[in-house]
Amino acid sequence: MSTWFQGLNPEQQQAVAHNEGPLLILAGAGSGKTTVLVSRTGRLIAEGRTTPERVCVLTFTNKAARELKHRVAKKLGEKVAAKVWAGTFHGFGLRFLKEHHVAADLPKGFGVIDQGDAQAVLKDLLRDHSDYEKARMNLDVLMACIHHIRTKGRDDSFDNSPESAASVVLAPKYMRKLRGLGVVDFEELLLRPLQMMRESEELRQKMQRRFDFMMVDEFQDTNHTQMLFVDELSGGHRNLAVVGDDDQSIYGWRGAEIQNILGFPKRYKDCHVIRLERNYRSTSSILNLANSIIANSETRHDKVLKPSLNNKGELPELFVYENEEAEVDQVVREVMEFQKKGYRYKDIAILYRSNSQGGLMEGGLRRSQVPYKLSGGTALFDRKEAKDVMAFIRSAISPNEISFRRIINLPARGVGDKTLEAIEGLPGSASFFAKASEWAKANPNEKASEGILSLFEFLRGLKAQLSGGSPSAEAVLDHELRRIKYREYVNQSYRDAKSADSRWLCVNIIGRIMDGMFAKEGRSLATVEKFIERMELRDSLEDQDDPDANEVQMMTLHACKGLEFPLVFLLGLEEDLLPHARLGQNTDEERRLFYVGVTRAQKHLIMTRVEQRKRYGQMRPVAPSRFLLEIDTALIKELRGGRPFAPGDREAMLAGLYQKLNKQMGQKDI
DNA sequence: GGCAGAGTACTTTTT
DNA sequence: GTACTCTGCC
Repeated sequence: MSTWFQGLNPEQQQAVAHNEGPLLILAGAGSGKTTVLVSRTGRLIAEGRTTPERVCVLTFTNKAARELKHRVAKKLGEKVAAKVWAGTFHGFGLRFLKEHHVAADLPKGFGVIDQGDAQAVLKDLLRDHSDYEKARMNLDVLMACIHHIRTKGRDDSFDNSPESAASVVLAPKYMRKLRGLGVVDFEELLLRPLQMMRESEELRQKMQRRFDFMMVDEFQDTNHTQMLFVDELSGGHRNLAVVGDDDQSIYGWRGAEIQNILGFPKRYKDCHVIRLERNYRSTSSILNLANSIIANSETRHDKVLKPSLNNKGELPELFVYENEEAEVDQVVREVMEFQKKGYRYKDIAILYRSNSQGGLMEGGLRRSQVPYKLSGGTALFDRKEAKDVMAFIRSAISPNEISFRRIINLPARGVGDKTLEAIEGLPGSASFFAKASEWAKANPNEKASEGILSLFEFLRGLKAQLSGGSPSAEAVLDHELRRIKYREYVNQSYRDAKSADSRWLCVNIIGRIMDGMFAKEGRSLATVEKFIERMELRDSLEDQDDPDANEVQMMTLHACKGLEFPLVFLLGLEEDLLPHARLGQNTDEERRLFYVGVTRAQKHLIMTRVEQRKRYGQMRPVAPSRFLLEIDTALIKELRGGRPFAPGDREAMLAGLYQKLNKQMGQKDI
């Protein structure tokens, strides 16, 4: 038996051994799916069934793609691994469009805009329709309707909502607008290639011949377009292996269609189905609870997690507290107790449904000086300062209208609405950037002209210094942006110097990321271009968490997917929180969220709920989560008001408290 | 361009 | 009850 099968169970071996034809791998939580993906990739190459560049593995996150490449590299070497196409769906789409930008009718250095920019474009469009503007539509809903039209057309899911109606009119306008701006949004990154493959038989065949084997990770999270995209790419050979777990589908609200994985055997009738049910992560007590939770899910592929560790472990605990303050205090206390018992802080995760819960918890940990890391909140890319800096860099290297408009008057250089209108009004089909230059030269006496010309000069200098000079990119950005008084602008935007400083840090971080790329790939214009590309796909390259940091991990249930921790706290198991009050009828997805949280725990799971929680400024009684009522009560141990003190502990604690009080009193007296 | 007051949302956020 | 965004006015 070859090395690729070593240490694998029979089902994993089957999956790794699979050659031609469609394959569905139902990989339960902690069942070693990445190992299977890596080994199958390695085996196909090592056995000479294909060459590395003819294998394509699609993932959802940049991190997952990196991890996969890293593990393939360990087995086959860096050189071979680098040739495998492992990347995100969007990364694939971007590369496709770059290669075919002429056929795609896009400018050579077209940009990719994120959700925020896309929404701004839409909002701008809305201004031309005063009747729509008045209707006070929800932009998220409107954008979702537009996506729906772009991907599936107008179907019976359309109702009488103002958003539905408006989207019919706005969808074509929105797409035309993006074309005019010389950018694509994330959706278009996949839609346009799909359209192109469908319209050109030549292109389709070319793409279908490009790979011998395709694999898709986290298949339960694919959306409609991604399914069609994969269909199209693997249409020639049908060597398509998808890996996923329908029980961990938690992104339905973002367009993920669980039907893609549920219906895969129907879509690919001859597909081979392999279930990876052996769990290598958790104790059997935790798995029993997990199985009991998910068994209540309506639509799913039947499977159970079977324990492999010969360890029953302790029964998961459920603490019931009076209110959220008690919850915070007691969880902090538990964390410290477990730390004393030998858990490191980084072995402990605190999970919750919504970010606000994390904020609450954060206060408690800080008061007790427990080191922690809070993930989530606003990403670097969504910070205004980060977007500004990226707009400066893009405008210096290959400007598009969105990036240039963002900075044309930043910081203020006298370019107001009037000037912008004048620039727009210039005849011809030149880009906005070119027109701005034209206008500035034609109106030398205007104050705005001076501003625009100095901006051009700044951008030219920035381009030269970033792609060539010797000072680090961090130093160049810092210095140059101070020179044009962007630093002053940031200072003025915030009340205190401290928050301005922390915002300025975004500027420096971006510089550091660029320097990191220079170190790896050499300093050149091409590297700067690649840097922009990566940043636009939100690949910061710096999300590899510091493995040495000994900090309690705090994150939402969505963010914890794919991770594991010896000790997990799962907070707020209450109606209206989990399941969340604002869920539609999709209880199943909320239940899966609960399931995802539970299956993160390796050794010990502690759940909490409270009887009163503050909502909208009022203390309100809250009911236990319906999911707690569904499960067999014998699977958990319920404790009211926190863990009872062990003998002797109470005395020790009281003594400590008195000591502290005495000390404080003493200080006051002096 | 900057400020103040009104209005509104208080779920999650792989790209 | 609060924090953030938008609008309108100076």
